[in-house]
Amino acid sequence: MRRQFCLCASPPFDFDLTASLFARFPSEIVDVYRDNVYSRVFGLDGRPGLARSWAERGGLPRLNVLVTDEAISDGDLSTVEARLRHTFDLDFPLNDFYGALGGDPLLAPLIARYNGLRMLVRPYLFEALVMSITTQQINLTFAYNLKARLVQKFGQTVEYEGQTYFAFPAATALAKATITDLRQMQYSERKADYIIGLARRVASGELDMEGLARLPDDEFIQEVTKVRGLGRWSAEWTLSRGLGRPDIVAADDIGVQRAFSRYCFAGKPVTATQVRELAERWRPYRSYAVHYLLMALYHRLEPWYATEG
DNA sequence: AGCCAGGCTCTCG
DNA sequence: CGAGAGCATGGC
Repeated sequence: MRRQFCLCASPPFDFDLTASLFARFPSEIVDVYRDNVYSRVFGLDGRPGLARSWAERGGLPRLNVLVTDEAISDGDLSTVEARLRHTFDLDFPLNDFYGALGGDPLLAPLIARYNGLRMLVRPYLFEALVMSITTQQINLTFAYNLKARLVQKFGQTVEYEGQTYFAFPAATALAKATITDLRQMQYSERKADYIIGLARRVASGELDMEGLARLPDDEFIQEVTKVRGLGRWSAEWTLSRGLGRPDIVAADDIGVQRAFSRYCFAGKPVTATQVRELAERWRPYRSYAVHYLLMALYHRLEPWYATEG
């Protein structure tokens, strides 16, 4: 059984530009963006359902969404819709960001070039936390190889048109994993320990993901950094890329530091403190300012201004 | 081969 | 507190 619906976004929204980041790493198998279609397995009352999304040509920004599942209900459709709105940050007032910072000399060229680019937000907090551990202090190509192995072993699957699609593993599934399992996937012993420890606390209910997600930024950081394996970078990265908070700067992030160095400090190395100081002027949209700078870095755009330095 | 990678914990001033 | 050491494990 399959059902289709439309997802309307308030403009501006460039679906393909936004989703193109999913294709950054070839081993990505959870967020599959191919041939202008974004495929993702969501949890529907514990069972997996595949949603395929693509942009409507012309007219208002809207997505066509096809959901395939054995017995899909209206409630399932609402779940998928909410997760997709979250994923593409569709409720963020992008024009407010443009209006407030379109005149900033460092951001203006990016805002002009990347009209309609929204943040990509992971649909589940647990997933975001596991991915933050996975990507700590290793190159991202390797990190996404680790992710693929983890997902293939512990994630649920959906078959569609001869292809297998993978859901990111639930905490209950990872709670049953052993250090040995993850070591075989080439996770380090320490990361295996962190991830399984986190999964067990989430699965047991000791850590409440929904409660955490409702906390204000500063309290979220305070709580998350109490968990072994999750430091300030992980908390901040998760706030922006996992919860879609609009005003976060993960200043310890090496990618953020490279972007700031290249585009804001004439190529000179920068410290986290310098990143935080410069980003002050981009309140209350610092997540978006950083996202646009990272997009420029990803595209290897030439620097346009040598300022602040 | 050797440097580096979207950090974290722990220790010590 | 802030800085520094030690750590782990492949990519390139």
